[in-house]
Amino acid sequence: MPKRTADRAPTASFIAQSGRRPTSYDVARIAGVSQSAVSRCFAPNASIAPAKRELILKVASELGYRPNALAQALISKRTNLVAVLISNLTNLYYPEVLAGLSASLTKRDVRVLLFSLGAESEVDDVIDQIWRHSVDGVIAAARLSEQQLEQFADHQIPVVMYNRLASGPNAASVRCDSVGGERDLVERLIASGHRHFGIIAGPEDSYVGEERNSAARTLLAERGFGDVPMVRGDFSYASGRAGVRELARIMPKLDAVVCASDLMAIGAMDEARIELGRDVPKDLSIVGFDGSGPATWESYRLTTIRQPVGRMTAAAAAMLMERIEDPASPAEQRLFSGQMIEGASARLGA
Amino acid sequence: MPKRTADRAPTASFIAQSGRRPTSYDVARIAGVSQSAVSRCFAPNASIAPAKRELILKVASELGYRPNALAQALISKRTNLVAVLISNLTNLYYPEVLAGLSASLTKRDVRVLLFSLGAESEVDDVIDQIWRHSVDGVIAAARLSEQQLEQFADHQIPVVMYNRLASGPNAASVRCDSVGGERDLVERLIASGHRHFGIIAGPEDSYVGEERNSAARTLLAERGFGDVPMVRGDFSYASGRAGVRELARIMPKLDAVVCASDLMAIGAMDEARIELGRDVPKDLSIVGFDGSGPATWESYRLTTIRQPVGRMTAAAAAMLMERIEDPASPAEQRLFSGQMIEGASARLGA
DNA sequence: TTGAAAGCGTTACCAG
DNA sequence: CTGGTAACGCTTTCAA
Repeated sequence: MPKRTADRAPTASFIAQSGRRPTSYDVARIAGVSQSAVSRCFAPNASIAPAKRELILKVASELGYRPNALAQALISKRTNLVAVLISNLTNLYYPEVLAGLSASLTKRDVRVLLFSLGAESEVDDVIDQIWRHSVDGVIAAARLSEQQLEQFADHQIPVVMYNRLASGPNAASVRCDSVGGERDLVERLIASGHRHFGIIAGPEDSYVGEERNSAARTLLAERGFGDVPMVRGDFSYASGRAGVRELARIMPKLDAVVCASDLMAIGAMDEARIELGRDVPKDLSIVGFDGSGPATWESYRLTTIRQPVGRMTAAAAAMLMERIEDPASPAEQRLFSGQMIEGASARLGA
Repeated sequence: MPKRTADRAPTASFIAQSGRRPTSYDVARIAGVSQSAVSRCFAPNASIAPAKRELILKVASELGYRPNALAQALISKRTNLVAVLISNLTNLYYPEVLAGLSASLTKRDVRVLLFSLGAESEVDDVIDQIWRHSVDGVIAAARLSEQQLEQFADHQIPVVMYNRLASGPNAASVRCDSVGGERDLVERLIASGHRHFGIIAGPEDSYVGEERNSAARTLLAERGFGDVPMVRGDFSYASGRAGVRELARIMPKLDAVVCASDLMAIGAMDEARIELGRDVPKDLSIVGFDGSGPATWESYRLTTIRQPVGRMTAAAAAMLMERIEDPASPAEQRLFSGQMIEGASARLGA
């Protein structure tokens, strides 16, 4: 409902005169109908005479009337609000996720209540706020404890986990297949003749980090590479740099580095090329994970797994909305395959 | 209010028994007091006997009672909700802004209603939603027309513009000094002997883009560089690449490129080095603007202006809250100086 | 300090 | 199809 100047003036004058925003009673009074009639005009499929409907909408528009979402929510038990929990907004990869979620939810006429979890912010406080605001559902791209998830269940708030698996049977989730992706990557490296692997893992408490890490280690072990050195980073550029430096120090013959994220891989590439004087990929291959924007930049052309973020966020929104409409619907776990980007940061054979 | 298992069980059992969330009446009934008393317990400075207060809080905690924010807002005319409008979340620089705003607002016990403006989304729809949800205020890091701003004024919703100036006298704003920053940058380039400038500007409809662009052109003109070639990009990496290619084509002696954003500068660096075979900064200097994360990566070490995002977002939140508390307070325009990062993408003299 | 009662602006359920 | 009336869960007078 775009407003043109033509129907803005009355709004302004109504507010100027009364000092408050018009209610359905104001509309009803001026249109000479009951308040119920006004309410029905804005309901999806209410029964109302076309002529009356026309009149009411005209008056409403002249007054600049909009139903008050608070009052609607209070009585109808539906806020059309979804809480999005996201840790580490500065992560390079999350902005894309957030934009995707926002777009998908907006399309379904749902608003996003954003909770960006900094290191210091208490998740429990956030849950408290979510509860107070009666959101219809939650999408969590952040670490949630068993107990915290249980609280959502207690409160009957549907939750969809993004890129993490909840242990409970109740939590739905949308994930990118870390295991498959990481295996593709490592398999190619092995097939291309790499023999001296190092791993730059994420922090221990990261779900995706550990998943990718263990997938890589498992496959390497299967292929006879038993004790692959690993250092831990925190998904940051700096930790990627530090990681490869450490790996190179303890492994003189290092020829392949598997990083748990693009950003760490990028850091590793910079450090390897600029500080360690290594040629990437000629004498050192480096692979990442995510397929974030900078991975495609010419200076890096990272060999990585691209997550289908658009489809994943759309799926997360769809799943959540379904569970909101029908709380009895079963919690589904959707797993998307990532796409391998060959890039040029790893020496790959045919 | 972190919840321990000890006080979660009762919550669950209450909900299980009654099937609904506890209200202040439930607490009142069980505690044997009036509903008003319960309400007062959760009000900032209400008068209530300490003993009674103790009792009520105990019962409330056992029931897992939380005041319903919707009902509170409906009556008190305060939602503690702020709408954040942001265009182009994928912008590399906005995530930091969003994280900063979120942190600053959360600290003040205000929640963020996020509106991410994609190309297709209608701003007017967003304004409609904002109005329906009775947010207390708006922070806008997006393009808003005169009329749109007027609507906020009509609705008595305070707005703080982020990095853009509103023409009306009513809109407060927080900005980074593009003019000063850009002048510093260009001044240094001139002083260091650059003579053949090119500009990669932002899109015409970008406020900051035009500000930076005209600042650069003005200073260059003042210094006798009359007709500096300019190409327009869209702040993307790809457009930075295309931009420098075009500039190099029309200016064989090009020795300095002024870009309206870091991302375009990074694209320009990659193109110049990799495709055009230029040595940056030895035979071509490239400068950006923003001071976003990737600008500091070793492969780029961009010469740029770093915006004090943390202070800016804190200021935006503070200004908005002040205008919410006291609608009569004057609209302030705060201008922050950026900090020049010398980097290594430009050949700078002492 | 306390409790009763009147809203806040809607939707939902009634008779008519 | 229509209008009256009862919620929704809270804050806020106002008397006691």
